[in-house]
Amino acid sequence: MNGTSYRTKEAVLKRAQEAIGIPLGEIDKTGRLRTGKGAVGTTIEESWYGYAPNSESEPDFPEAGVELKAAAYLQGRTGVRAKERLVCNIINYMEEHDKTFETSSFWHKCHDLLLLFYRHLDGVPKTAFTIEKALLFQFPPEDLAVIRQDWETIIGKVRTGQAHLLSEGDTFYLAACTKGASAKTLREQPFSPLKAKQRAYSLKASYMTRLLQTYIFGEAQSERVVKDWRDLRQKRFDRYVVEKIAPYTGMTQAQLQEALQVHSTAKNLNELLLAKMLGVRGRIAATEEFRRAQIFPRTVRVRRDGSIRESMPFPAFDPVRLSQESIWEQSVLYEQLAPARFLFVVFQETDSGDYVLDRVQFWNIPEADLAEVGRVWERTVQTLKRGVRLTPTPRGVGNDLPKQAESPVAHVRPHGRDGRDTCSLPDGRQIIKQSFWLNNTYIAQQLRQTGGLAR
DNA sequence: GCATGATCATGC
DNA sequence: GCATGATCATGC
Repeated sequence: MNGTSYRTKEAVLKRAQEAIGIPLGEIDKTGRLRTGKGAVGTTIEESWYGYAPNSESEPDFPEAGVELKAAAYLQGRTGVRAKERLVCNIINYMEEHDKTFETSSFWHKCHDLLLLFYRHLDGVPKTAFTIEKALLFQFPPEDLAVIRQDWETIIGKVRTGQAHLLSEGDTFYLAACTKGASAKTLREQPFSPLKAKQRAYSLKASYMTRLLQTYIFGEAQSERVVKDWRDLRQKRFDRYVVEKIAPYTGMTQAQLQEALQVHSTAKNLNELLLAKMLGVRGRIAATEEFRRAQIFPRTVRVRRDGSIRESMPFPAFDPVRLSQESIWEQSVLYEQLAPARFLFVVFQETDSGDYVLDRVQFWNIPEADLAEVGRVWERTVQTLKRGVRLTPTPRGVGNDLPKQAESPVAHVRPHGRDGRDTCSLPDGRQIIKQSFWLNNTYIAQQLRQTGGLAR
């Protein structure tokens, strides 16, 4: 029996609203809350709505056509954000490949969501949490257009026997995230003998953050890159961006400034130029699509020989927190990298030594390379736990955190403002703030392999 | 010439 | 004041 007393969306929502403010410990009648992940949603289904939890293909309330999801959010100094991605149903590669978006298991189950938001507080038991907001949610058409394209991207990989190459960053809002007892849970796929990681449809945490900020906390929406979403019926979002930039390829930075009437000496000049090319008034990274999809614009200067001078940094990490991480898939770095997409704005050096706009290119880290970053993360955690060896050198203070030579993909390097921009190591000593970086050689290789797509 | 350590400029 | 993205400087 699946929530049969609740036959309409309104009835389902009304019951949810009655739960607002009641500690989850009081709602829980079966001790379900003590179980692991997903316990909050299951507790409410079981003890509040009075039906057996199911992981079937139907929505939780079949007659009302609503799927119930509980989701945690965090409230920090910088505002509200989703604690994690919203995980939907597992992708059955064997069955999903011959469906359309309309007949897909995702759409069948999740076209209408009842989102129950609770605030997560570190160190507070779940029994003390309360549901604070209930929202009946349907995807707005401008988002649904992108989600439909995302679904096609995911299923396209299954159809070409590449389910084992799926990764969370392949798509914009709807992603295929790993799901299983461990990340090593594998499933069959229809067009390849290789087993693929078990994955589930999910809405990226970045998407959930904007959903919260917009529909729960009433923040204004940001500027959109795509002004008329109907353009996305025929054209993928990434293609839309690439085509907007195409007329400007071959121009130097100075020529672009002239053509676009951007008179600025700002260090983020290239981002300003990119915004003008896309017809965006503010910053690219601040647009609704870029925020929802966790897209980072990055300028890359490629030298004549195809090499790239600079590696690409991530935000500085907190060594104490990092040393306490234990599961790669739950680490801060994984959350920053796995779902992310990058928009590389590639400037190519010409024979005369000028740099001209060559192309823009979306990129996300392939699954195998993400695993390699995981190994660098692992070595970093181990080194921090053991105690970093600091050695004075003629050029500053050396350390034994993972170096570029140790991995083809990533390394650890200082990332401070100056010699006084330090942080504490687990043992209390101070060190210049450090970051993970993607190797310049790795970025160059990725651009060579995937380049030309956007031309 | 590159890897490594260091630092700059801007915006929030 | 600091995070962020971008870039510099030089010993090997």
